[in-house]
Amino acid sequence: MASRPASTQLVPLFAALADPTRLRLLSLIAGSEVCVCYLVEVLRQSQPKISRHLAYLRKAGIAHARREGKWMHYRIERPRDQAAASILDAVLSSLRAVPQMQADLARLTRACCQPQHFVTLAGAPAPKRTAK
Amino acid sequence: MASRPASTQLVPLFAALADPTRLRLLSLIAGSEVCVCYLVEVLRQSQPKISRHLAYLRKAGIAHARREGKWMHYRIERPRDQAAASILDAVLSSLRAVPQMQADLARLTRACCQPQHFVTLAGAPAPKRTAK
DNA sequence: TCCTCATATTCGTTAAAGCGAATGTATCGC
DNA sequence: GCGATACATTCGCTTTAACGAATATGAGGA
Repeated sequence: MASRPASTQLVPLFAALADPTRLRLLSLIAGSEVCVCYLVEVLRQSQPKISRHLAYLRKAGIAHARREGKWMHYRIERPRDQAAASILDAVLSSLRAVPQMQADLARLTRACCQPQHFVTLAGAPAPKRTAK
Repeated sequence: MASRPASTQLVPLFAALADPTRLRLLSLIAGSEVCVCYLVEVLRQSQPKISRHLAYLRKAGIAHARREGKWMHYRIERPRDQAAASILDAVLSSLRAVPQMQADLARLTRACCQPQHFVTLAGAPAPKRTAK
C-alpha cells in the first residue's frame, strides 16, 4: 500500500458540504434536534435520499443521531478537529444569510406549529432547540 | 429541462475545497502571487496535474491567473459572494495551522531563496507577497 | 522562421457519487 | 407472535471527477 499524505481532516468535511441537500439538512439541524420525518417533510425529498445524506453527515462527523423509540433525531455535532470546527461554525453562520435556508427554516417552523397540516407528521416528536 | 433549485453559490466552493492538492495550492497562493513552476516544484506533483487543479480553482472563482511572458502567476481571488468570501477567509486561516501546509510554505520559502537548488526553477520569477 | 520553454488542454481509463426502486431492520401496539 | 410505522441499507444505473500520458498553445530567443 502506498504511503498516505495524511494532509488534513478538512477534505472529508468539504466533501460533506459539497452537496445542496446536505447543506439544507445542516441548516435545519443547526439550531434544533430534528426528527427525520420532519426533514423529509420540509425538504420534500424522498425518505431514502434524506436518510443517505444524513448517514453521510454522520460518517463525516458533523451530525449526531439519537434514537427515541421509533424516531431518530439528528443534530449538529461539532468536529473534534479544531480547524474543522471553526470552519463549520463559519459555514453555519453563512448559511443563515441564504434565502433558501431561511425558507427551509420557516417551513420547519410551520410544520412544527401545525403538524396536522402535514399528513406524515401525525404523532411525531417535534424538533427541540439545542443548547446554544 | 427541469427547474433548478438555485440553492447556493456555496456548493461549487466546497467542491473546489474538497481535494488535498487544491487545498495545498490555495495555501501556497494565499499569501503570495506564485509562478506555476514553483507550485510544481514545491508540491512535487506533475505539471498537468497542478495545471488542472489551478484551472479548477480559477473556474470556481477563488484563484486568479496573470501572465508575465512565458510564466503564469496565480493568487487567491476573493469571491464576490459574501458568504463564500467569509468562508474562504475562515478556511485560509485554518489552513495556516495545518502542519502539511506549514511544511509546504517552508519549502516554498526555501525554493524562493535558493532557486539554484531546484533545477527547474532557473530563471523563473520568484513569488511576490500579495498586498494584505 | 524555427526551436525551446512554460503552461494548458485533450484523451482514455478508472473510481466514486448520487439517484430511484426495492428491500432490510428496529420498535411499537396488539 | 403479527402487522404497521420509521428509518436504514442495498442494488443497478448514470454521471462526474481524477489521473497519467500525450498533445496543443503561446511567448521568447536565435
